[in-house]
Order: sequence, then structure tokens, then C-alpha cells
Amino acid sequence: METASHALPALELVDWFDAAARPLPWRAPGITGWGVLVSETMLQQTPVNRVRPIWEEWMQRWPRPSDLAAAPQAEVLRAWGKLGYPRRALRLHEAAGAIADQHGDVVPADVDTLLALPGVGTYTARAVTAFAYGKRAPVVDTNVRRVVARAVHGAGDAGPPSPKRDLADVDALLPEDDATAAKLSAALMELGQTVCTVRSPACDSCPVAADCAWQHAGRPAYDGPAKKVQKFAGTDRQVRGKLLDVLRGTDGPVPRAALDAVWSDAGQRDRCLDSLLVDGLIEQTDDGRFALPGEH
DNA sequence: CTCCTGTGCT
DNA sequence: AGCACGGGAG
Repeated sequence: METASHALPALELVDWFDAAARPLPWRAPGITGWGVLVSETMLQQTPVNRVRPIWEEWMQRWPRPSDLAAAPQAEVLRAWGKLGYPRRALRLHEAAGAIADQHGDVVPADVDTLLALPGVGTYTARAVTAFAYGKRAPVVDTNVRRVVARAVHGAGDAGPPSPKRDLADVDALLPEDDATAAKLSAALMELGQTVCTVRSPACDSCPVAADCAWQHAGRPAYDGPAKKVQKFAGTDRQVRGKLLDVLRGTDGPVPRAALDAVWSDAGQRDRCLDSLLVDGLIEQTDDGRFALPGEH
């Protein structure tokens, strides 16, 4: 029961990308490695439409890593707004300091150097090398995994991530040439985001439909293990979000009572408050009030 | 493996 | 009202 493997037409995909890519602000010519690192960090788990305005604001305000590094944590968290997972903002702030201090205020172009930065993992490191510096690097996010699962392996969707294999699969698709490989990496992501979507793939307008193993197999449904879905309502994540939102909306420290008001379960509230303290997302003043870090 | 947010679609 | 969504760290 060997699945048919298909080779993807790299040049057609690249041409399609040139014609069809959305004009996202971080794809404009002249965007720095810093601009790309900020966008990729924000896009790690937030959709493009919510990222766009915040990214614009950040680039205006903090055009270089050293500019962000010089800002107080509280301001960084406020500017992060409701993008979610605010620990990303703290890590990016920390990464900015390292880039300013150790890399001459220029985002590194090398994957291993990028990986050493806080908040930069296998996806983001390769995205920055490829998209900011035009280097050949397999960039594997959930969209690319789905495109490869379908077009190459003929499956309805990607199964659970398998980092080594996923990376090798995409590596095998990339041409040797840096510029073409980098653009193909971007094209694979764009294809997964806009055409080869989870629920309603637009195979009619897909540039590789003729070479797609999934098409040839009759578009079989996904038959792997069900992916586990994350709950949100009632979780500590929701409570942490509500707590932090109070502090984002005020200038200085607030009394505990102001935080008590946002969640009725005192045990959960206290646990979340404590975890926010541990994560460095909030601080407690000497008189027992709470504030965003560095703001008292 | 589990945890970390907030939205937009249905 | 409920559900789907996702990269990095521990």
C-alpha cells in the first residue's frame, strides 16, 4: 500500500506566487530582517488580518531591534495588544536586546544563530532566512505540511507533525538556487493559506492541480488520527487574558480588588495571577498592588 | 506530551 | 453557544 509520490512544478508555483501573492506589508521590497522577524513572531499563532495593523505600528515605533530593546516591557505588552500569547512579546523584546548587543543591531541570517534567539524555533528561523535574506531553507508550517501531504503524498491532510520528516519532505522540493528556493518556500505557504485550505480547497484555481497526488487519488478524505482541539472558555488562558487586559488598560499599578472583579473563581484567579508573576508578565509592588513589568 | 490567547466563523 | 485555530517552550 505504497502511496504515489508526485514532484511539484517549482517554477509554475513560483510564477503563480509572483502573480497571486497578497501584497502583505512585510513582503514589500526593502523590508529588513527585523521587519520579517517581527511579522513572523506575530504570525506564529495570530491570523494576518489581526497582525497587519499592529505590525505597522511596531515598525513605525521601533524600526530597529535596539529601538524595541530600549522600550519598557510594559509598553511592549501594551503595544502587543490583543494578539494573544503575550509571552511572545516578551521573548521578542529579549531577542531584540540580543540582536542589538551581539549582532550589531542586524537580525542574523543564519538558521543556527537565529535558533539561539528566544522565541525563535524551527519555523521562524527558517522563515527569516528565506523571506528576509532570500536563502534556501525549508520553511514548514501547518499550511505547508498540508500542501505536501496532499500534493506529494496524496493524503487528505497532514497527520501529526514529524519535524525531521516534514523538513526533509520540503527540502526535497526546493531547487538548489537560493532565490528560487526562497520564493518557492513563500509560494508553498501562500498556496496553503489561500488555495489549498483545510475545509474548502480551491482546486479549480490551483496552479499545481495537474500534478497533485491528492487530485489523482480522487481527493480522499483525511483518515489519520483526529487532531485534538484546544478549549479556551474557562481555561487559565482565558483568565490570564482577562487579568492582563485590566493592566493593559490602566497606567500604573492596580489594587487586587480590580483584578478580583474579572473572574469569580478565586482559586483559579490566584493561580493565574501567580503564573503571570512567574512568567514575568506582571509584577507586584511593595504595597501589594499589581502592574505591568517595569512600570512602577 | 501540555501549556500558552483571542477571534471569527458557523 | 460552540468550535477551530497554531509555533515555541518546558
